[in-house]
Amino acid sequence: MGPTASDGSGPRHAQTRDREVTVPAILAAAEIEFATHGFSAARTESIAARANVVKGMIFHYFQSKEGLFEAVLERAYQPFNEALDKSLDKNLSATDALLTFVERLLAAMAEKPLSPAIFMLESIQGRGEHFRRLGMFPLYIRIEALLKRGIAAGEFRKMDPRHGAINIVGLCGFYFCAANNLSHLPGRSRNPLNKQSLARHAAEVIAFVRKGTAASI
Amino acid sequence: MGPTASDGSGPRHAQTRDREVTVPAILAAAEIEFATHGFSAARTESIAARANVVKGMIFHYFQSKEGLFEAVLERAYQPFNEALDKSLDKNLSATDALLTFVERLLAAMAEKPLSPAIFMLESIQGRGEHFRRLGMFPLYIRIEALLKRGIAAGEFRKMDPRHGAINIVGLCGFYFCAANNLSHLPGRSRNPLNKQSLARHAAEVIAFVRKGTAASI
DNA sequence: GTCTATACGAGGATAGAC
DNA sequence: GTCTATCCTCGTATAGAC
Repeated sequence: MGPTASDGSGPRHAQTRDREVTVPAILAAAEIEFATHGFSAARTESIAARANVVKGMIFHYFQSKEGLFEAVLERAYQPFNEALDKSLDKNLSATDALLTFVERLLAAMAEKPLSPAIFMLESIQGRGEHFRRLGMFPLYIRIEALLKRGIAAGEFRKMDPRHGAINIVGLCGFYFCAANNLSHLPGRSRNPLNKQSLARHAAEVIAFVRKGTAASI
Repeated sequence: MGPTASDGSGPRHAQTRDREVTVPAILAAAEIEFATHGFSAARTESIAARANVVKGMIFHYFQSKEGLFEAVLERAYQPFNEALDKSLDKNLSATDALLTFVERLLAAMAEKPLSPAIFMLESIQGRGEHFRRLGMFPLYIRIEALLKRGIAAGEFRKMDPRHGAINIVGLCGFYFCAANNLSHLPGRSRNPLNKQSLARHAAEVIAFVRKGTAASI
C-alpha cells in the first residue's frame, strides 16, 4: 500500500507490489476486454493499461493470454454455477423451481453484466472446449430436466424440453449481449444496464417464461 | 469460364477473371469469417483463401477490410428487412401479424444461419454505428408497435412492449449464436443447424411467443 | 483484371536489469 | 516482484509487373 508517488514522466510505477492487488486488477480489466473483443481481438496491452500494470505482469501471473482467458471464464461462470446449485431446493413445484432459478440466474447476470457477452463470444468463436471444461452443461441440462418434470406433472405445456431450456437461457442472456445496440434505440433511452432497466428486464423475462411455459387451461 | 489448369505449384491461378464470380465469392467467404471471428480478429488472408482468390482482390474490390465488413453486414441484413416489410400486411390481428413476422424472421435466419452471429458480434463489439446505419431500428420498433397494438386490443397480456420486442428477437436469434455450444450438449446431438433442428426451433419459438404474449384468460 | 513482392505497424511473448 | 527493451510473427495495405 506504499503510496509511491507516480513520477508522471515514465509510465505508471509500482503503486503496489502485491499480487493480492495486481491479480484481481488484471482479472477485472481482462473481463472487460474479453467481453467486448473476444479472445483473439483482445489486446494484452489494453488489459495491462486498464489494470494499471505493465504488460509483463500478465505473463508473469497467467503465463499466456490463453491462461488469462481461462481464468476470466472460470471467474465469470462461478455465479451461474451457484445460482444453479441453490435452485436444487428439491420439494418445490416444477414451476416454482424454474422461476426461482430464472430469478437467480438473472440476478447473477445483473451482478456481472459482462458475463453473458463473454460466454456468447466464447460460443460463437470457440469450438466448445471451454464450454465443456467449465462444466456448463448443467445450465441447460438441469433446466431441461425441470421442464420434463413439469410437463409430466401437467404444470407445463407440451414442448421439446431441450429447446425450452435453450429459449429460457436465451431470454435471460440475450438482453445483456444486445445492450450496446439497445442503448441506441430511440425513445426513452436510459442505459439498458442500469439498475432500473435490469429490474424491468428481470420482471419481463420472468413473466414471459411463466406464461410461455404454463400448461394451457 | 476458361478452365485454366491450375499449375499446382504456385498458389491458385485465375480460375475466372470476372467480378461476377470473384465478388460474391469474397462476400460469402467473408460472411463466414466475420461471423466466427468478428471484425478485428477476422483475417483477410483467411477470407481470400476460402474464396480462392488472392488477398489483393479484397482491397481491389472493397478498398479496405472495413469496406468489406460493411458490405457483408448490408447483405446479411437484407433478408431481415424483407421479412419485416412483408409482415406489414395490415388487416391481420396483432397476434397473427406478430406470429407471421416471427415465422418469416425465423425463415430468414434459417436461410442465412450466420447472420444472427454477425449481428450479435456487431452489437457486442461495435459501438452502434452499423446498427444505426443499416436501419436496424425497425426490427425492434415495429415489433414494439405491434405489441402495443395487441395490448390495447386485449389480445396480448400487459407488458413493457420494448422489452417484449427484445425478448422476441432474442428468442429467435439466440439459438443460432449458441449453436456452437449446443452441438456439444450430451444426448441425441444432431447438428443444431440442420433442417430438422431448425424446423423444431422455429416451431418451439413460435409456440413460446404465442403463449408468452397471449392475454390471460 | 489479376498476381507478386514488400512496406509498415501492431501485438504476443521473452530476457534480463533493478 | 516489478519494470524496460527487444524479438519475431502476423496482418493490413500498396506498388507495380504481367
